[in-house]
Amino acid sequence: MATKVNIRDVAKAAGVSVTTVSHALSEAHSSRVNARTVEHIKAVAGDLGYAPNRLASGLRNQRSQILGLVSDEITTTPFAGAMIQGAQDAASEHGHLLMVVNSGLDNELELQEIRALQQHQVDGIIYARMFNQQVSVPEELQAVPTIVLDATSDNPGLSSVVPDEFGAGDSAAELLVRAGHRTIAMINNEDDIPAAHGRLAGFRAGLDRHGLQLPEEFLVAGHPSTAGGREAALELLSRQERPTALFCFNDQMAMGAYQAAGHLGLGVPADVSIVGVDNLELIADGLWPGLSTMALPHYEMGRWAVLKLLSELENPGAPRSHEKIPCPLVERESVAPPRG
Amino acid sequence: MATKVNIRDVAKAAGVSVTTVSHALSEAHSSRVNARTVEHIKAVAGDLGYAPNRLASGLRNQRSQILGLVSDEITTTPFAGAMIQGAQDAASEHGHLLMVVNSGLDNELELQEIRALQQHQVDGIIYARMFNQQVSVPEELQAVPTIVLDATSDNPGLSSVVPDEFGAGDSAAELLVRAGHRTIAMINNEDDIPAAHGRLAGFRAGLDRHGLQLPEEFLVAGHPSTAGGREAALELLSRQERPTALFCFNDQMAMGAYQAAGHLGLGVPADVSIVGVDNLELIADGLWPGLSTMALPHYEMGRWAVLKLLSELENPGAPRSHEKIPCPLVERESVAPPRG
DNA sequence: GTTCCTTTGCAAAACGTTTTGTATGTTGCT
DNA sequence: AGCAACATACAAAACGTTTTGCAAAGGAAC
Repeated sequence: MATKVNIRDVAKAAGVSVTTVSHALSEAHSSRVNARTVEHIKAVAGDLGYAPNRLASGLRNQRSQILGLVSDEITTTPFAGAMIQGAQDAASEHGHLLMVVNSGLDNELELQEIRALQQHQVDGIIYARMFNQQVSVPEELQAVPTIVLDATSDNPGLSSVVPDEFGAGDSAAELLVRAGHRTIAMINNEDDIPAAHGRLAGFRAGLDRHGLQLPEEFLVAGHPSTAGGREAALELLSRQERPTALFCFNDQMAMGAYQAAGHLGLGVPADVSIVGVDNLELIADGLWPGLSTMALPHYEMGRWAVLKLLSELENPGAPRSHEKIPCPLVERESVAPPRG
Repeated sequence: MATKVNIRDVAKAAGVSVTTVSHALSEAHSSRVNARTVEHIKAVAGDLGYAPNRLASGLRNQRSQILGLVSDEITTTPFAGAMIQGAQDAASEHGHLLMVVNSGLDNELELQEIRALQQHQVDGIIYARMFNQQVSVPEELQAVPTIVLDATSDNPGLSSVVPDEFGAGDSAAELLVRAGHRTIAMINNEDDIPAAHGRLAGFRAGLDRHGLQLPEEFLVAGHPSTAGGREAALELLSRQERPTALFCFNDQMAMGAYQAAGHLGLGVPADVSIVGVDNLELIADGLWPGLSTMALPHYEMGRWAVLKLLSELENPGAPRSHEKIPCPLVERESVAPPRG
């Protein structure tokens, strides 16, 4: 902790006043000091290894240059990293730092964490969920500009960003129909959440565009896990009239579908084509053959949230917006034309 | 941003001086003010919704109550969440906040991020990697107390924490031998990293304890991915004299081993028992049957790092330590006695 | 009634910045 | 020469805390 050097030390070493150093170093005010002096001061500051104390400048400017990210449990989800990194990259590109706080599902704790963030004078807050859902944002956040990430708020005054679930379903349909499939089933998530509804609606729309439909009996729902997908797929693929392709709510269910196919002696994609959603590298890349899937744009959503937050900070009057980010198709080897 | 209330407002409202408010609120100095006055001040502060400005107190105290966490790419790894949450939980329990920064593999960027952290006057830094490795910590960190997380430093002056790789291998051997296996193979990671060496050594030690050995031809190495595990397992399981159990470097390779077994018409665990390392829920829980595996203690390591950092902050003279955290066995259904 | 504690409270300085207002030259114009 | 205009640099106040040192008041001991 070699005795930190402060602006006063720089001033002394450069033989000018503190004011002049501050002006020289502040992009905006450097016009108030002679160009040669600026050079000199910068040189001295560099030699001394001067780094401004952001606590002090934050105090003075009422601007901490810190953004808070509060999320529910990041432990259990593999998406967390991408979302945080997207947010952190964007923050860092704009000279901000990210304080991450997560409270599991404990509301009391969440409030505490939010208060801690506010005591540290964060300039704004990203209120994030680990899967797309409707949330009602704690009142405490009214005090600070806030963006809702991977969720929509009941309060329309808050900007938010979610994946384009509809588009994901639509693209999946497009992919399978293009490959020549006509009898396609969907294994959906049984939970009553936007992702389930959105992906289904999009899937139907995609089929419809090609004059196809999703018959009632080809829509099954289960627990959004490997086991849930496996059970649903076992049932579907054991039928007399079995589908030639499966659109699965997520990659985990798709993994279950692979297991079901294997169990029934069906080859992927020779006997059944499979499409997932999420692009969990671990699964999509690990399955054999690789799983074609719609990537959830967690990184991009994290970025978007921070950029939007910064822009609302700049310009508090800016209109709120509710963004849907597309879910690009990542093609691997799980889709092929149907047999015959 | 309803005009924040500061200590002066509280003082005015309570009819006392700012000093008295500060003392009343400061656990340590509250003895300097009448108990009844303390009550009164606390009540007033509560009513007004007073929350101290940590920027100001940090400036005054030379203690920001912020810890920095710098890591390499957290996007690509599913462990990041647990590590961050462990660290954040521990920090929050002790009144600190965590600033997370990640720089991918770009050293220049990493330095920039570290400097940003230091400008914000973080009290200490956790230097984290996403898999156990030897690192040399950037010089900039000398300025601030630092703990190395999931890595060991070439600088013994820094405390560090890693998983007990040796123990993981040992326990895996124990598990398989106990189940009755005698011809066991290991599919190791071909990379020259501590995890590969440690798990192998531990595995050998575990076998040795029971009078068994790992013959050269039963030790194969591959790329630490599903494909790598699959190839290695295909080769091993196609042999005339095939092993009855496989210890895989990680869960991804174990997933590949399942695929190989399935491809060869072998049942898990009926024909071959399989053990992994990592306890990636996504995989270990998703495989069918569930994969028994040694859990990597990311959450605990994150906690340990923060607790150790805080203790070194309290007591700068404290001896450094180099911790190994055990990797507990998580039993599922992939191990059974060998046939016959 | 003086002295000496003890209790209670306050004023002021400090942490490291940024910015406003002002002072001192210097130049250019009439 | 006189005056405006400008360039350059500085002093001081402010941001919201914490803590040291001091003062006033009350009580106890002699």
